[in-house]
Amino acid sequence: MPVFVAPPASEAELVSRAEQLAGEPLGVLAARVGWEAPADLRRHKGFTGQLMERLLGATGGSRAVADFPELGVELKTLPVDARGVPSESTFVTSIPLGEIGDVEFEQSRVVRKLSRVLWVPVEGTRSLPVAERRVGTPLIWSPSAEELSVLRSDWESLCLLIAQGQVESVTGHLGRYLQVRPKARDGSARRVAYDEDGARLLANPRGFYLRARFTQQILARHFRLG
DNA sequence: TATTGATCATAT
DNA sequence: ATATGATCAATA
Repeated sequence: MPVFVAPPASEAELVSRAEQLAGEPLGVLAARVGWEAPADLRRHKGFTGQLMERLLGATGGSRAVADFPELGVELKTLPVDARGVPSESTFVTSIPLGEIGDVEFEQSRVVRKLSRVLWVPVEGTRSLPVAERRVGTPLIWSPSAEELSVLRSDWESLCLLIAQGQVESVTGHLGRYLQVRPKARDGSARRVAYDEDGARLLANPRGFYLRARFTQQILARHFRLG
């Protein structure tokens, strides 16, 4: 079994590879690359995503670029319940708190990440042993004009608040599709930001996330599930 | 019980 | 340090 997987030469090849994985349990797939599935994900939260990257030949690594730079495609695994409904939000990108407002939506990290996404649903029920969780049918996706306009308005209003120094008042309650939540090693992590008077302050690092209701809509529109 | 806020591991 | 991969777990 190949431990090294070459990057796919085209988007079609990438999708084809992902389709070949559908139905397989994570334990079987992990063994293909010489890994063992952990008992649970408490200390291995990135396991599924990293396994899929490895299996599909992603090369982006932890750099701030797409997982498949040559194809401009981002890979996102999506934990789903027994009915195929996403059970968690989806992390999109970290937020540069100190230099927000320097960029238009079209050039933003959010657009760069979401312009083309390969969604890979994976069973995520906590009581299911990780090794037994099966991979679902993948979906290659780009946001529709309507979806993009909602994402833009969420992004613009959230960025405006942060740029105005209201970072501490931006909670996970805000945003229809996109939300801002902590994204840090722990509660003591700090990042440079600015208050409403432009004075430097240190804030907990934040990231943009897609609400589960939005990713549910994405999946439902393409596979008419029950 | 759905959601927000907190947290864990690894790469560069 | 800060990006990546996310899910956990306390709260409302």
